[in-house]
Formats: sequence, C-alpha cells, structure tokens
Amino acid sequence: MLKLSTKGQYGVRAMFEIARGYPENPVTIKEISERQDVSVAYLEQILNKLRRAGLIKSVKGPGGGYLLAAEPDKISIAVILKELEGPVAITSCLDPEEGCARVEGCVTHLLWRSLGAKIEAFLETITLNNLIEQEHLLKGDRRDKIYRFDVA
Amino acid sequence: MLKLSTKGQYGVRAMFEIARGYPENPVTIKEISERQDVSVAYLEQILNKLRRAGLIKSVKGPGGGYLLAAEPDKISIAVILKELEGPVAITSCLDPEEGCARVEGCVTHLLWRSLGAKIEAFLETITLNNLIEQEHLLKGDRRDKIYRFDVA
DNA sequence: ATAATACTTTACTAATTTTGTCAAGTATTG
DNA sequence: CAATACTTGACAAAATTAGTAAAGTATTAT
Ligand code: FES
Ligand code: FES
Repeated sequence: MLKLSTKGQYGVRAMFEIARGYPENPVTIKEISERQDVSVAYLEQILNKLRRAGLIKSVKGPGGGYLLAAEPDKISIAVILKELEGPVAITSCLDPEEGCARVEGCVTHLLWRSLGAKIEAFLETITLNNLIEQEHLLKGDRRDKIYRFDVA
Repeated sequence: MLKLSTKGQYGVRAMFEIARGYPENPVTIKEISERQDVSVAYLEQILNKLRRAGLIKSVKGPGGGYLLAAEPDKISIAVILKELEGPVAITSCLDPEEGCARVEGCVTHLLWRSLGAKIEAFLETITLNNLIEQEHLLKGDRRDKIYRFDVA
C-alpha cells in the first residue's frame, strides 16, 4: 500500500544524478538513462516536468545537458515528488481538486490528514544533498556509521 | 501521491462502525452500508478479508452481523490496512514479494525504507478506540479540545 | 418446519491509472 | 552545417482499482 509511482522514483533518482554535476557540469539524459537504468524517452517526459517547474535548467547543444537550478541542499524530495505526482493526498477527500461532502463529522478524515502531514514534513527535511552524503557513506567502508535517514 | 485505495479507506470506516457495537452488539453489513455510504456488495468483499484475517467475527441469522474479534484499543489502523492492501511498500524494491537487484548501493532505497517505517509506526499507534474517542469530540462542543491525531 | 435474515464465495468487467514508446520537431555549438 | 541534445505531443499496452452480480450457505424466530 501507499506506493509511489515509477515516475516519482525515477524522478528522484534522475535529480540525484543531476545533483552530482552541480554546479557546473551538465548531465545528459543519456548518462542518467545508463546510470539509473531508465529509458531515455521516459526520462524526457519526467525531466520536462521538472524543468517547467523550475527545479532544473537545460543546456542545449553539444556538451549540454541538465543542471540543478538551485543548491542541492535547497531542493527537497518533497518538492520533486509534488511536481511529478501532485500533492500528498492519502484519500481523494483530501485532494484539493476533489474534496468530499462528508468531511464534517468524518472520523477518519483527520487521521488521513495527519498522516499526510507527517509524510510531507519528513520528505521536506530530506534534500538532494542528503542523498549525496548518503552515497559517500555507501561507498566508504564506515558501515557502522551509515546514515540511514533516521531509521532506528 | 501516496494514495490509499478505497478498499483500505472503506475498510477502516467499516471497522469503526463495527467497533461501535463492541462488545455485544453485532452490526450488519446493511447498517454499515447506510452509515458509511458504501455498497453492500463491496463491503462483503472487504469484510470477508477482515474476517479471514481474524480481525472480526460474524454472527449469522436474524439479529446477526459483525463483531470485533478483539478490544477496540487492541486493533490498529496499520493491521486493518495491511490485510486489505498488503504491507507498506513505497517502492516495489521494498515489496517482500518483488525485491530489486540494485538495492546494494542504491542511494534512494534507504530513504524509501525509512519513510515506510515512519508511516507504519504512526499507523500502529492509532487504534479503533482512538477513532471512537475522536467521534465523541466531534459530536461534543469542545472544539478547542479536538483530538487531531497529533497534527500541530 | 420454514421463511426471513444475514453472511459467504466466486466470477466478472468497466474505468482509471500507470508505464511507458514513438515520432517529429527545435535549439546550440564545434 | 552536422552533430549533439533538449522539446513536445500523441498514443497504447498493461496493470490496478473499484466495483457489480449471482448463486450460494448458515442461523434463528416463529
Ligand atoms: S469520506 Fe470524505 S472526508 Fe471522510
Ligand atoms: S532501484 Fe531498486 S533498490 Fe533502488
């Protein structure tokens, strides 16, 4: 339950690859495709959304590619996912575009709202920079010190 | 993003109605259907799963219906949702039945795992009893004291 | 007994969402 | 001016969701 679509997952992984080129090194779709094992055509779709949202910039022509539009520690996972999958909305009653007539007096409504808020708050605390830090730890030998995103 | 299916939502709402009959008053599918606005046929499907999972008991014949199999404060939302929608698995890589070959060295994997763990932990703290408490507050006038499931 | 109540099970299907592919562009630079 | 690389929109197969339908079985009040 509570699955994330591949679009969101691939999007975060693509942003991570682009973040590795920050601040001067444009990363091509082809590179992202090879490193993250996602088709070029699908990535085009995803990166277009992210560019229109202003999260990345593109550089055309030979030597071109994608660049982060802000510092890696200023871009949260929450922002990326929201662009690709819309706001966190556990139930359609909570979706800004849908709503529900039963909200008043609905016992579960506040529960789902609270869960959504918790998820959002968590994803807002994680940035691309955290992913880069995480990678350094994964590549190093300090297994005992791996940063596990707060998992106890 | 991160939507819950209607099955899960309706399931929790149905369990809430059954909890109101605890410990001696069987609640019929028809009653649940009317109060929660879900078709009888669909509820049959949902309640069957929950019964097979041992969360509720059924009493046949006139005067029959469904009863909670345990105390309302012993049944968490997490348990209900797991029966109806399977385990929390933000990505298919985390799904016990699927897995992923890239797990080693995957930067985002721990992130999704951590998020899933947080969601699960939260849902485990909420019980049917909490929903009943919440209803009392909603019906009362103490708007200032509404229990909001921890939303700040 | 038996009729009424109420749960049980399986099968099926329409609608939606997801997960992509494809093709024909446009822009930039060496 | 050719190669590189982004850009856009249309389209479709596959999977999932959200139900409906029908034909049961079990129990009890009368
Ligand atoms: S059913 Fe929509 S808010 Fe509860
Ligand atoms: S892609 Fe499967 S674990 Fe990261």
